[in-house]
Amino acid sequence: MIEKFHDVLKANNLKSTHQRLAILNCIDMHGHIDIDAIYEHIHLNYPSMSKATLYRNINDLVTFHILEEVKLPHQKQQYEIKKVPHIHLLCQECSGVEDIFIETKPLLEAVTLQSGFTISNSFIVMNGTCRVCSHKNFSSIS
Amino acid sequence: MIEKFHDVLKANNLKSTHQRLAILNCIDMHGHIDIDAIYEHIHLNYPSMSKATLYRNINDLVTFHILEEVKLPHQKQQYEIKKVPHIHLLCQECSGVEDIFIETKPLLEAVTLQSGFTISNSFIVMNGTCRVCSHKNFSSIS
DNA sequence: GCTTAATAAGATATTAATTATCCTATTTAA
DNA sequence: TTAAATAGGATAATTAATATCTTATTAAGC
Repeated sequence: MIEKFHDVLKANNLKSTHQRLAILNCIDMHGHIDIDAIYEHIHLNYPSMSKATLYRNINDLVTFHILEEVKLPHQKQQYEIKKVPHIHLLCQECSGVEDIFIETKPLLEAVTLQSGFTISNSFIVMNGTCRVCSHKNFSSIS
Repeated sequence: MIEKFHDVLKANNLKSTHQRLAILNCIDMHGHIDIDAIYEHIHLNYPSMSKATLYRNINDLVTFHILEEVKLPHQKQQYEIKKVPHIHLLCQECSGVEDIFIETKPLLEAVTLQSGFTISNSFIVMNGTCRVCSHKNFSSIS
């Protein structure tokens, strides 16, 4: 990939600037990341990048549905590249966030049935302990 | 109910002040509500309440798990009284938020099976159109 | 490749949101 | 009723986010 996001920007009539590509690549690399971390990361290779530019672009990219807000409990808001619907798994031990792609249709249908609500999309976060941390805990006990 | 939250505060070794009771009653009355709305509402009957007190108490009450953050997409963070797990339904037409109490165990089990993640709790939001707004739309078409 | 119009970036000022500080008031247990 | 502990109110300080304005960059047409 030279510039995998160039076409995405063009498709939305947004100019493909170095700053925007840097922002998108950074978020893509990290999966989930908040504003400050994006700024720090980009700043390493791109010290002239202004925070105003970052805020402005993040908001624009969310408006154009290229980015998506990720609001996890007790954490600063993060952003991710918009992709197919998935569930966020948030590990309380290592603070890692995993994505899991799983069938949620039965739940959605049950909700529709019970409430009469027509669902267009859903946002699901589960808190707990990831596989790795579970094993760590287990070994330290036994 | 004279003071349904008095005992909750005492149980957490928090002093039962008028301000705290006002905050909790306000949130309880509204279900979901953000900081500014709480402030405005309480200000009507309690003009001397300081915003610092509000922020401080909201944070304390979250720490003690008496309140819970509600983070909905594209909205300011809200708060609710912590209660049994439920799903939030967010209507895109009228911006209303409904709670629905429904079995999520099958989904949680499937996630555990697929990911090895041990889930302690989950946070689910569904966006769409509520029953009332669906009917409104239908009548205006036909 | 140039030129130009449109858009975006950077710097900075402004505004809004949140937290910290300090002194006074209230709560609660003895 | 009193005293110690805690919380409130006012305000200052900090942090986050947005707006403004000027310069720079992008991209389309020649």
